[in-house]
Amino acid sequence: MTQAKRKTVTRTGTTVEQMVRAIADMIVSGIMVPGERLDELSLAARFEVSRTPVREALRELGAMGLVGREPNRSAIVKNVEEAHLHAMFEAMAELEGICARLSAMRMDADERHALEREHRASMQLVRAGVPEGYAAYNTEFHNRLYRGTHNDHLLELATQTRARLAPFRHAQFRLSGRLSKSYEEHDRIVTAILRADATAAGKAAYDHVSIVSDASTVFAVARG
Amino acid sequence: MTQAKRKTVTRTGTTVEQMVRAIADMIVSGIMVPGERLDELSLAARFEVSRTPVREALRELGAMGLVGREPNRSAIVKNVEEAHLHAMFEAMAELEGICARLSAMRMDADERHALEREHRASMQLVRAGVPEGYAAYNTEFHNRLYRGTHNDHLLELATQTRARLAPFRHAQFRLSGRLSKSYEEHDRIVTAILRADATAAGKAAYDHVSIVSDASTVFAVARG
DNA sequence: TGCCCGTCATCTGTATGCAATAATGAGACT
DNA sequence: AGTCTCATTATTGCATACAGATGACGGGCA
Repeated sequence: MTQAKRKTVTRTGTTVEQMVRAIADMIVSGIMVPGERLDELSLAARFEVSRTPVREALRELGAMGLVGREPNRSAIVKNVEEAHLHAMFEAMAELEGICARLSAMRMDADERHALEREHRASMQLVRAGVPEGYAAYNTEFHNRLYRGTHNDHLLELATQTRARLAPFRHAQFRLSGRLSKSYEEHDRIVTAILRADATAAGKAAYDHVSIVSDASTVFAVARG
Repeated sequence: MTQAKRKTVTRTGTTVEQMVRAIADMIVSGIMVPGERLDELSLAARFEVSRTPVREALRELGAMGLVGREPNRSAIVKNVEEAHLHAMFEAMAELEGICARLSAMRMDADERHALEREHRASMQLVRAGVPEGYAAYNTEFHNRLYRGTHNDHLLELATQTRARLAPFRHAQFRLSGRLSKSYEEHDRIVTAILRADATAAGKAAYDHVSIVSDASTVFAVARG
């Protein structure tokens, strides 16, 4: 049949990549819930493509750890249930601790300056009290820590874990007072990194995530 | 056309996975040199399959960081430097350190007994000097550490990272003396865990992986 | 009534064909 | 002689077709 109606999208050359991002977003944002089956035919219909690119996207998502795959079985959104939730936050805390520790040792002058500058600027967002804006900054802040390790694999592990926890963290900044507390916790991390105090940075980051964990699990169980 | 001669391999259900491993081995062992083009047709002919599974394998290898991919261009072998070998080993060391530390705190009596028993039994394998047998035990030993954390997500991260490093670690037990050295390093880890000395266990595990890293990178770069 | 087995429907795995893009080489023009 | 352009070719991207596997349903038998 004539797929002439292909909306120039094809010409981006990266149909599969777009699907990977789209599906990853759906998983991370909670539109697709853990355990949900990702059958190829439905996805193909949904994206108006054939099963071939869908399969490739699913394989990549599998390699990224976002979906589980077994032979002759549908891909499923990886499980993040309550039992797992605590484990994921603990792992996240460990990872953030490592990243902060390594960042304290390895960030170059530019990275340190950027970290400090952006951190100070975020004070404005706290004052403004706009959770969405701060959430965006917060993501960037943590990415900075991951990149500061100068270790691509740690960056990947941290990003992946963070992505899977995202749905559970979404609402945390709505809790009153969480914004300024978050800023203070960031401040401890930043200060330690600027001092190149690896141990303190690691501990501060670990504690920061642990606190987020507490704030988030409260929210998580409420979703039923 | 009749692909009747498919050598039952097809029936394993994991054709693509086998190809991933095979190609990864070829890259790591130097049969395929960095920068070399991996065109789908040649690979398909080589493995006696069609381009479809080849494409999926290449996509997975791309996600693993072993090959580079750009739209409408052949996949190319990344060099191990780009494949962030060092980064992966460092991350592995950190993960193993965490797992050993948590295991020291959390393993129950049964787990500790099993760990000790199997560790002692492995002495036989060292004496026998059979690398394959020890390699199998070694995998199980590390899995024990991961499970001992009682944290499914850490288990997953560690397993995943370990799987990606597997091709690089293949030859290490062939290095003379590595077997008994490995046993000694394991011994330090086990002893610390049995004493519930979290800090010592974490450090011992970190060092253990670092040593493997050195042994493996020597092997990897030797191919130049 | 309950269990077992066979048939069928659904879905994944792989092959093949067609369209589109990038690489290559020949020819013409400066 | 060098370079730019265009045509040809090699190769990727996607769609479709077919084969094999898995799970569900229903009928037969104890």
